Amino acid sequence: MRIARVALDVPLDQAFDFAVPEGLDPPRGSLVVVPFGRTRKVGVVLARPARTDVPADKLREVEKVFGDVAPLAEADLELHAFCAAYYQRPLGEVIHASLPPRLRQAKRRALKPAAMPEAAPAPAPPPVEATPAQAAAVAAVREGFGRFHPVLLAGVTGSGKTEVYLRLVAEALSRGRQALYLVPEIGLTPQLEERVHARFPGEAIVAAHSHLGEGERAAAWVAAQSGRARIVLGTRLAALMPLPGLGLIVVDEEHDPSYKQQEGLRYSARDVAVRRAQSLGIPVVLGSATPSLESWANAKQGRYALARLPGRAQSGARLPAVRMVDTRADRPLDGLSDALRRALAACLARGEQSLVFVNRRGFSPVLFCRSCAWHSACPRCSANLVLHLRAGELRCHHCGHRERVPARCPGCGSPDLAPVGQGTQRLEEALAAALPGARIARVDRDSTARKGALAEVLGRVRDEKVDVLVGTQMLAKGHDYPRLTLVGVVDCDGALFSTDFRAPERLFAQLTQVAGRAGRAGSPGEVLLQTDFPTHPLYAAVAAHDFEAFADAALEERRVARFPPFSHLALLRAESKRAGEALAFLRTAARLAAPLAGKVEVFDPVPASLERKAGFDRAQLLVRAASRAALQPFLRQWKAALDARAERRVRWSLDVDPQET
DNA sequence: AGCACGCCGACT
DNA sequence: GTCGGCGTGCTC
Repeated sequence: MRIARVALDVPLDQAFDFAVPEGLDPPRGSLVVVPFGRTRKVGVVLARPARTDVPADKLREVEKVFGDVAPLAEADLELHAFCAAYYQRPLGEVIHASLPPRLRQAKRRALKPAAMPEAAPAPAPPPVEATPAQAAAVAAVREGFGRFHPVLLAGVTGSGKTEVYLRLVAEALSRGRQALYLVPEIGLTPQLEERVHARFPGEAIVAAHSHLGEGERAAAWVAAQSGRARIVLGTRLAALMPLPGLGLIVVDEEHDPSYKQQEGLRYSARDVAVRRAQSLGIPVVLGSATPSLESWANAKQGRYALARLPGRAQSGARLPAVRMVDTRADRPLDGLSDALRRALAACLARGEQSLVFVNRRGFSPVLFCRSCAWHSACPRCSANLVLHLRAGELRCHHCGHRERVPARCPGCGSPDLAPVGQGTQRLEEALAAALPGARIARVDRDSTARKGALAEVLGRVRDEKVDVLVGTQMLAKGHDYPRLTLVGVVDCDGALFSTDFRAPERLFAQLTQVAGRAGRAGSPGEVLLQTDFPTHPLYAAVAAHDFEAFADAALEERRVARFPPFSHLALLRAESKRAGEALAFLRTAARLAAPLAGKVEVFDPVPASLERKAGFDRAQLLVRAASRAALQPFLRQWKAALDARAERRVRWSLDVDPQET
C-alpha cells in the first residue's frame, strides 16, 4: 500500500494518511491536494510510511501533486516543526501560515514559470566611507560568517545602521548566499527598497509583505524558495519563507512589537529569525536604537555579541536637545502648552519643519454630556466611541462599530454635548489657530486609510510643502525628514503607570524614535516633551539619550519582579459571548494546571485589559517559569488537557512569550 | 476550523 | 406545517 502522511490546516494535532494512486509519487515536502470531509484542501506530505492504521474504508486518495512548486526543503520543515512545538500550534497550521495565500488554494492556476535572472553586475560602491564605528560593526559580524553568530547592533537614531546592514548583505551575496532583511512595518519599505535596489543594481531583490497582490506574493515566495531571489526584504511573514541558500539574517528595529503576530500562530519573527540562524549556523544581526530588554540582556550576558554605534553618522549631526515642559505649571490649552506653541512659531519663522506627536490613541475625543455625564460608549466593547467630526460619526477603534453623532444626549436629551480629550483632528485645528499661515498635514489611521496616502504626505513633507506634521505612531518610525528640527510630544504620561510591565520599555523606545526624527541633516534638533512628571527617571534617560542607563535600571526591576528576560511567560487567552464564561473557563484551566505545574507558577485568571471586545467577554491567565525548558513541557501537557475538554462556547488560545500582558 | 446532523421556537 | 437557532461530532 502506498501511503502519504499529510499535514493539513485544521486545528487538530495530527497528520492524516492518504492513499497514493498510481502515477503519483510525492516525496516529503510536496504540496498536494487531498479530499477532506466534503471539501478539498492543500496539504504538505510529511512522510511516506509503509503502512497506516487508518481503516481501508476511510482512506481516501491524494488527488493531485502540485508540479509547479518544488517540495519544501528539510531545513524549512524543521523550522516549521520547531514553531509548531514552541508556539503550541498544529504543524499543518504553521506550514499553511508559511505559504503565500495563492498556494493555499486547492483550485488555482499553475504558476507562471519565472525567467532566470541575468548575471548581476557587481554591487555599486558604497556612497560614503564607513565611520570607524560602522566599520567595526561590520567586522564584528563578518568574522561570524559560517557559524551561528548573533550580534546586537545598538546604534542611536541616525547612526547609520542601514549602511552596516547593506555592507553585510554585500558580504553574504559575495559568498553566494541569500540575505533575509526584516523590517517591522510596510510603511518603511518603499524608501528602503529604493536604497537596496540602488546599492545592488540588477540583483534579484524581492519584497515580501501582506500588502502585495496574491500573484506578486506567490512569485516572491517561489523566487525565494528557488534561490533566485538573492535578497528578501520583508515584514515578519518573511521570517518563515523558504530560503535554501540563506547566509545572513538582518532584523532591523528588533525591539518593534509588530514582529510579534497577535493572532493565530502567535510567533515572534525576531525569535524565529534567531532560531533559524542557529539551526543553519549563520550570523543574525538584531539592530535597534532601543533594543528589547531580552536582546539587551542576551548581549550583556555574552550570548549575543554587542556592536555599538554611539554617534550620528553624518559629521556635525548631533542628537537633539530634549527638554521637558512641566504641564502642571504650563497648562496645555487644546493640547498645546505655551512653551510648545512658542517653539512651533519660532520653528515656522525660521522656515523649518516641525512634528507634533500624539502618543496614544486612548486620548482621542470622546463625546460627553455636560448635563448628565452620559458619554459615548461602544455597545460591543468596554471602550468609548471616538468622535470623528469630519465624518459626523462616533466610531469604535476596537471593533469597527459606527453611529451618527447624536444631536442631543441619548441619556437626558440635553443638547449640551462636548468632546473631551485630545484627538489628532482637534490638535490639527488648534495648531492651525496657533500658527496662522502654516501648512499642516495630519497623519493618522483616518487620514492614511487610502492606499498610498501616507507616501503622498511624506512626499509633500520631503518637498517642503508642509510646515507642521501632526499625527500618531506611524510618524515615529524610520522615515527621514531632512528639514525637520522640532518635535513636540503632546501627552507622554499615559504609559508611565500602565499595568503592563513592558509599558515603560515601549514608551522609552517610542520617545527615542520620535525624538530621533529631529535634526538629522546637520541642523540641531529640539524635542519638547509635555508631561506632569518632568523629573521622572524615564524622561531623564530619554533626554540624556542614554538607552543603557534606562535598560540597566529596567532590567534590575525585571530581575527583582522575576519578569522576562529573567523568566518566561505564557498567556492563556479566552473569550466568550457570555459574560463570565471566559473567566470560569480559566478557573477550570488553572485547576487543570495545578497537578502539571511543577515549578511553573500559575497566576489568577483576570479580565483582559479590554474586557469586552466586539461582543466577546475576554479574560486571561498568566503562567511563568524560570526557563523555557521548564515552561515548554508544561504548556504541551496543559494544552492537551484543555483540548480534551472540547470546549465550544469559549474560544481560547495560548500565547507563548506574550508581548502584551 | 468548516460542515454536517439533529432537535426545539416563531413565521410565510 | 417549515425556516433556522446553535449544541455535538467528525474529518484520513
